[in-house]
Amino acid sequence: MTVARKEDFQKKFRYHHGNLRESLLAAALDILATEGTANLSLRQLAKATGVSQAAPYTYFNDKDELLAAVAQTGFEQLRLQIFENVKTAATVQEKVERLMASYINFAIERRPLFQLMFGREVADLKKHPTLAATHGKFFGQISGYLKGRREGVEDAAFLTVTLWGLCQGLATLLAEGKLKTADVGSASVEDFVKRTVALFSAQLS
Amino acid sequence: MTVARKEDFQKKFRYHHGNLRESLLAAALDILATEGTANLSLRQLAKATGVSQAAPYTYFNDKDELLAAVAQTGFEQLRLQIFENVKTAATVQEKVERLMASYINFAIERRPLFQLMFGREVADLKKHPTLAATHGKFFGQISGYLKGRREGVEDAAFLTVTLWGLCQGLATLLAEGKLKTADVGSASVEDFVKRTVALFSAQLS
DNA sequence: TGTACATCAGTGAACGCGCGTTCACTGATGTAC
DNA sequence: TGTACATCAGTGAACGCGCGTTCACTGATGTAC
Repeated sequence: MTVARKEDFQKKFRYHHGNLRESLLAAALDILATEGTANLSLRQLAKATGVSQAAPYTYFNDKDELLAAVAQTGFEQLRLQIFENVKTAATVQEKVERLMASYINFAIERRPLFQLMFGREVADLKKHPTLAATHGKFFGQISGYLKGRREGVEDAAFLTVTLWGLCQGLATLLAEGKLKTADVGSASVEDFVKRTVALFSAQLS
Repeated sequence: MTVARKEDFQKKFRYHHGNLRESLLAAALDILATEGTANLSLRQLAKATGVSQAAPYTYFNDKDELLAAVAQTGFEQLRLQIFENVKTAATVQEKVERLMASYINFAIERRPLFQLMFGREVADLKKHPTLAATHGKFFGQISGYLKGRREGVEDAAFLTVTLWGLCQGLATLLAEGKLKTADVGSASVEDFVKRTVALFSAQLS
């Protein structure tokens, strides 16, 4: 067998995948995007990755650990997405607007992943230190953006929590289809968020 | 032992249960309260009700239909609970405070049921007309309470949605343990909500 | 009033399914000499 | 440099489990006569 043919052979039937951990996570995100949480099983994942059903156990001790890694990837992606949107904002108010729009759009566009991240699927955060760390980094960053200018530490924290709650709630309601932006005459999530944040402008500027 | 389960026990040796539909729903609420969504299977339900595993099919065509009935019961209970709390409120602001506190406490105390009601478990609202009707009645009633006094229909609707989003988000974050009232120096959900609603007092009075 | 009978709520065994996980194994790869 | 060998990523068959659902049936009940 020539070198070229050998490479072909190896590519097609290669025994070692070479990048299985990342491929599994990518496949998981893909399944979440196209089929939803109910179909996210280790077996489907292995199948989608073209690998035997026991292979994932090389990288994850159990399913929970894999789900934690998926959630972690989600938090990291959302954090970066928010950062990209927020970094060019000039004012606190604009930061808050862009943050909320990113957060809500993520929930709508990637609903099953969002649910995995914010729901109860992954059992215990303490069992997954790297997830917990990513989680902490994420919430730390959004807290930073959300912080208003009011005097007093407690008030700032309170406003942060209010905005975060609002953000989470609108994301949930819009993602679950309980609410549509058109219901209140908004053309887009961005418009909708701008009007919402305007209610708080006194506290933000 | 809950009332429902005690009744089941007493009727254990009767061939005809007599009240199976209601007992199944009660058992479902009980399982949700004690074990969570993952354990809510038709088989567990039948077992808890002291009946064969095929018996539920006398009253429900499939699992989805049963879950819809459970969700419906949840909406009805929450609606009544809110009504009880709100009916003695004097001002719009007080109404909103009590509504939000009821909603949030329900989410915290009965998290799995809340998730069933607001999540994606029950496939399609259109398939379950009585659930859809109860659902509509529920949201109609809370919209009524939430309506602010601002001029203009659109503004009122917008404020309603904002408060609803806030309510849903705080409920979710508190129920999922992402947030604690003590984090912002509030002793209880009621305190917390009062401070939150105060941010909107200009729009409500 | 007692009896025959229709109705139907509930039984119990069985079905096939997809799941998470295990385990002895095998084939590919890197490295020491 | 070529070769022997240790390492370990991935295999494939099997396990037991709980699930939703089906189906022929049986026992209790109400009612017509």
